[in-house]
Amino acid sequence: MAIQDNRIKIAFVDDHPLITQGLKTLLERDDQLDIVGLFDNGASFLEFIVGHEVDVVLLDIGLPDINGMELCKQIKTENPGVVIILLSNHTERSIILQTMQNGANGYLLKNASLPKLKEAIFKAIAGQIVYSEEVSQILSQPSQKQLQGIPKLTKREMEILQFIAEGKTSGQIAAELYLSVLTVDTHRKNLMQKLEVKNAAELIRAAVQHQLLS
Amino acid sequence: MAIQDNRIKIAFVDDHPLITQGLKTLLERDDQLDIVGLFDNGASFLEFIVGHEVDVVLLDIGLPDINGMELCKQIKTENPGVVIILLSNHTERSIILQTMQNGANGYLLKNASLPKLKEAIFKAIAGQIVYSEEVSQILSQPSQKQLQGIPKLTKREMEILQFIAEGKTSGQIAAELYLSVLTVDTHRKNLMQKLEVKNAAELIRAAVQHQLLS
DNA sequence: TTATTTCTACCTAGTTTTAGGTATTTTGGG
DNA sequence: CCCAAAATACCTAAAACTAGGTAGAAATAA
Repeated sequence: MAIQDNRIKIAFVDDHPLITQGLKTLLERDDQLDIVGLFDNGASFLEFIVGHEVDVVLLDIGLPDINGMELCKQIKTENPGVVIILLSNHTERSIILQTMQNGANGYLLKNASLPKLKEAIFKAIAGQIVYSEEVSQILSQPSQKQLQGIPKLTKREMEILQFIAEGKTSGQIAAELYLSVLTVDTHRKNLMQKLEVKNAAELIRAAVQHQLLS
Repeated sequence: MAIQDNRIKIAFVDDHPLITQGLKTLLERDDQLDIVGLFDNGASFLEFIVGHEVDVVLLDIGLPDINGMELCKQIKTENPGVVIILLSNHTERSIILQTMQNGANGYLLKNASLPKLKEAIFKAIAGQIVYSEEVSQILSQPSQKQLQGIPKLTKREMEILQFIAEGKTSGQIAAELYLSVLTVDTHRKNLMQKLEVKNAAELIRAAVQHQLLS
């Protein structure tokens, strides 16, 4: 143990002890892997990582103190070189996408086999983003929800939508575009009608969902 | 030509003729691949796909008539089985993520080598999501922009934020939560202060950027 | 060159939000 | 038990938004 080794240093963060213990035992058999820590909450891991070197974090989403996706983001911010693989049971597309948004290097479902997990670890270290088959499948199918009823906005409406999203009032928008406030209000009304919403707040939410905002 | 074959049927949609022509020539040399069409705009491809079988679409983002991401979504909706690989020069993280959101099976930069492209095609058909190295690199680094200044919201504030995003008025929220309207307004104010925005519309946009909304 | 859409602008009046505070009561940790 | 944070509630007045129209000019597509 006193010898310096170049095994892959792995940490688990998962509040399900059966999972972590089991995985630890299984992975430890591989002499390329070194399990450097098990954590059942995000805070203790964040403390740990300050003083210790970690190559790969296997992360669950459902942690008691902090959301796994949020934790992923934090780890990456402090420690960009660390490879983070989500190990989760969640199959919701939006959750998977959100982990990607937070810089995760991979997403596996917990039913993944041991060889698959090892393969994923090695691939991720090599720079790849890794998904298990089911996850790839889920990702490759855009959610129907956001697809239906794509309202067509005119150029002007898009422009004004942008301004609204930036928190500008009708008056400010009118001034910037050399329009009457009344005109801007008309566009506002039409936007809300097209997206079938009741006010500006809901308008922005709908616009985001339809990817109408940069 | 009259013989039925099981080569992979590939279509290009890219308005840069040099790219498509060159790639066509290169890929045609592989007798597992069958280039069934070149298109320089989205509309003509959408017509084509109605009557023809296509296994893989190589898609550019900058098309004259329709945004490539939008096209991706449409193709997938009509034709879920088709594999779509984006071939693009865009390295912005948000763009890559958006293509993923739209169900793309892969994203390669145009500087990818021919072997890499072929490999990507085969992997994607096998069900994997494929990224080129640079893309993986970009994805694994969360954008700093959205990370700074994560304001902590209280439980109640989160709750009310949700309602605001749903287009509810302070009155409606108050009624649902058995609160005074004045209280809801106070929470509103605090929310806007914490996220440093001027009104409800901007509040929702900021909340989305900080991933505070489901 | 029509026909249609888009953009522009207006009216009225009610509703809602926002800004600037203050202040009491719960709640949750330590 | 005590303290800090959170949640509740209030006041006033201005500003902004929303709903329900109508309608002429300008741009675009057929």
